[in-house]
Amino acid sequence: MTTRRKPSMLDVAKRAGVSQTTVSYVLSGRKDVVIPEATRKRIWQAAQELGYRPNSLARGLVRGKTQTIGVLMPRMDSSFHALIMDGIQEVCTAQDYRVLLADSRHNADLEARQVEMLLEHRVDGIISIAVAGEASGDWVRLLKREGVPLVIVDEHTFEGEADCVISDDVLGARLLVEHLIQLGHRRIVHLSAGTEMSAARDRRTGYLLALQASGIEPREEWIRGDSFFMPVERIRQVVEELLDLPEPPTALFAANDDLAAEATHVARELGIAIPAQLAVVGYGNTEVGRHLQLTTVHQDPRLMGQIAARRLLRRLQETEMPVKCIVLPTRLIVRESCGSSLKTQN
Amino acid sequence: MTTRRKPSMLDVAKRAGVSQTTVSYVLSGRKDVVIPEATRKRIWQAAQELGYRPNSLARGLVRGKTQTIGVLMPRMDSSFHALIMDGIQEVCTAQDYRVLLADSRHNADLEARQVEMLLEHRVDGIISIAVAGEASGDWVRLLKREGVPLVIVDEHTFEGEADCVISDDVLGARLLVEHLIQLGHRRIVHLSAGTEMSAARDRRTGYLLALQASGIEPREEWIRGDSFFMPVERIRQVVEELLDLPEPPTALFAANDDLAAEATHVARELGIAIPAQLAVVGYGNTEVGRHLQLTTVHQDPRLMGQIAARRLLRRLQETEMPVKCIVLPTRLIVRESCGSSLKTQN
DNA sequence: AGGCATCACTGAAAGGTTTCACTGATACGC
DNA sequence: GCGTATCAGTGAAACCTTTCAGTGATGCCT
Repeated sequence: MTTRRKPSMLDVAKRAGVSQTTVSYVLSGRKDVVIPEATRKRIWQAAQELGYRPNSLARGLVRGKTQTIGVLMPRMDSSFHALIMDGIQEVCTAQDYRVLLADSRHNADLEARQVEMLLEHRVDGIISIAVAGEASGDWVRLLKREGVPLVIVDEHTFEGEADCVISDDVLGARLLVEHLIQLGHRRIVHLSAGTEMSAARDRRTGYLLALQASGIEPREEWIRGDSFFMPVERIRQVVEELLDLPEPPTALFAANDDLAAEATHVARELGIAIPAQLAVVGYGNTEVGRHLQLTTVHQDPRLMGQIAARRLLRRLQETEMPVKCIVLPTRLIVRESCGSSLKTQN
Repeated sequence: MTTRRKPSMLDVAKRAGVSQTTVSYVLSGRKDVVIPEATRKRIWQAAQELGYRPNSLARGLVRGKTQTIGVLMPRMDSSFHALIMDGIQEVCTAQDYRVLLADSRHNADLEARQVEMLLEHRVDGIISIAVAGEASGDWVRLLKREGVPLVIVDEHTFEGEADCVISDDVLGARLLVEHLIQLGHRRIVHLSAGTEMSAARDRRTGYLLALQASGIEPREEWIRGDSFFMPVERIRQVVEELLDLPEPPTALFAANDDLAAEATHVARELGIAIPAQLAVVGYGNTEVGRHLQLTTVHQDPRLMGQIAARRLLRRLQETEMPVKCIVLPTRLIVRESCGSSLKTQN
C-alpha cells in the first residue's frame, strides 16, 4: 500500500475535465463567476469521489488571511478562563473562524514567544485574556505596529492602545464593601490579588473608596495577598495573618470567590463562625461561590468572551474603528455568607 | 504610508547577499549543512533588521507537517474540560506544538464538520475530549483511514480503534457505593449522567456491581438522570423524584461532584439534613466538591490531558505503536457529606 | 600534477491554492 | 453580415518555504 499524496485541486480538475481555476471558483463558492450548474455538479462529484479536502495552508498563503484568531492566556485552568474561552469559541465557531490557542504559563518570556508564534501562523487577530504586567507592553505595541487587531479581556492597563473588555470592578467592589458597612461592619479586611492585574487593583480601589466614603480610615495591615494564583498554602497563611490581627476583622472581602472559599475554610478551621463572627464576601459569582452561599458580585465571563470575539471579528472587517474599552455592568448578589437578611434574586 | 508586504526569506537573502536557500538553512537551524559563523551572523542580522518572521503556512505546506494538533471537545465550559486542556497545553507548549481548538457545542453534525476543519488545516493529530455517541464512529474511522493519529480522553467507546485515556470509573463508583453500604445504607439511589458517555455508563455499572455484590437488589426507580449537562431545573426535578420515592433513599450517589452539589442544594431546600438524613457522594474531586466537603473519587483531569498529549506526540514520532487504552487509577476521598467518621488524607 | 574530499554555497522544483488577465464561442441587435 | 455582449471557461503568476541535486573553489594526499 503506497502512501499516496492527498488529492489536490488539480486532481479534481483532471477528473472533472476542467481547469484548476474552474475548480477553485466552484469549490470556494464564488458566485460572481458564471459556471453552469452541470459543470458545478461534475466538479462536486469529482471532488467527492476523490475525497478532496481543501488545504487551508495554501489558501491562507495566497489570501493573506487565515480565518484564524489567536487566543493568548496565562493558563487554561480556572473556570473563569474556561468560560471566557467558551464565549469566544461560540462566536468564532458560529462565524466560521478558528481559534489557535497559546498559553504563557504565567511567564513573560514565554508570553512574548507565544505572540511571535501566533504571528508566524498569520492569525488575523488576537484576543488576550487577563494578560498582565508592563512587560506585555512590548508586544502590545508590536501588534499595533504590525496592524494585527488585538482585544484584551479583563485587563485595562493598555486601554487606548487596544480594545478591551472588562467589568466595572471598582464599582463592584465598592457595592460589596458598602453593603458590609451598611450591615455595621467597620473592621473590614481585604484578601487582595495584588497590584499586577488591573482587575485586582480595581477591586482594591473600590474597597478603599467605600471605606473612605464612610469615614473609615483604611489600615495598611488590612490588605494582604498578591495574586489570584497564590498556592493554597500561601492563601491560608495570608488569611491567618488577617484573622490574627490584634483587633480582628469582622468582615473579609476576598478579591474573588475562590479566595473567599479558601478564606471560609481557614476561618472555619480556626473555629470562627461564618457569618456570625466573620462576614465573608467574594467576587465573580462562580459556581463555588453559589454552593457556599457566598455574597458576591456577578460577573459573566462567557459574555466577556463573546463580546471580545464579536469586537475582534468586527474589527477584522472595519479596520478603521476607533479603539474602545467596553465596561460591563456589575450587580451585587447577597447571600448568606455576609449575614445579611436581605436577599436579592438569584 | 503604503501597506508594505511582510519581508520574506528572499528579502533577507538579498540584504545578506546570499541565496534564499542559505537563509533557509541558517534560520531553520539545520546543523547538517556547513555554513560559517560569519555568514550566519550576517543572515541573522539581516533578518533582525527587516523584522523577518517565518511563515508557518508556507513551511507547513512544503513540509507536510504543521506542528499543530487539533483538540475537539463538546464545549469549553466545565473546569473538568478546562483542566484537561491545561494539561494538553502544558505538554504541547513545552514540546513546541500548537493547539487548534474545535468545539462541537454538543452537536453531532458540527462535530463532524469540525473534524473536517481540523483536517483542512492539516493538523498532525487530534485529541478528542469526552466525545460521545455512535455518530462519532464515522469520523473516528475516517481518521484511521487517513492515518491521522487520534487520542480520545475520558471515553472508551472506540477502544481498539484509537488510543484512549480514561480513569477507572467502574472501580471508582464501586468503591464509593461500597463505602456507603459499609456505613449501613441499603437504599442508595443514583443521580446518573445517562448512557451516552462511557464514563457515565461505567459509573452506573460500578454502582450496580456494588449493590449486587452486597445482595441488594437494584430497583429501576433508583436511577434517574440522562446527562452530565442537564440544565439546573432538570437536575432539580430529577433529584426531587429520587428523594420523593415511597421508600426514600438514605444515600445518593451522583455521577459527578457538580450534580452532587446540586442534589445537596435541593435536599437542603426540602429540609433534608446532610449527612444525617441523606448521605451524598459525588465523583471527580473538584473544587466545588472540596468546598462542600463532599465524599468523592479522585480524578486528575490535568494529568489525563498531559498523558493524552504525550501519547499523541509520541505517536507522531513512532507511527507503528499498537493502539492502547490507558486507565488511570482512582482513589476514594472520604469527607463529611457521607456521614463517615473515617477520614482519608486530602 | 592529478585526483578526491570538503567547503560554502546556489538553482530550481515542489507544495496547493487564488486571482488577474485573457480567449474562444455563442447570441443578439440592427 | 458585422460589431458587441455575455458566457464559460483557461494560463500563468504569485504566495513563501523546503529540499534535492549540483557547482565552483579550495585544501590535502600521494
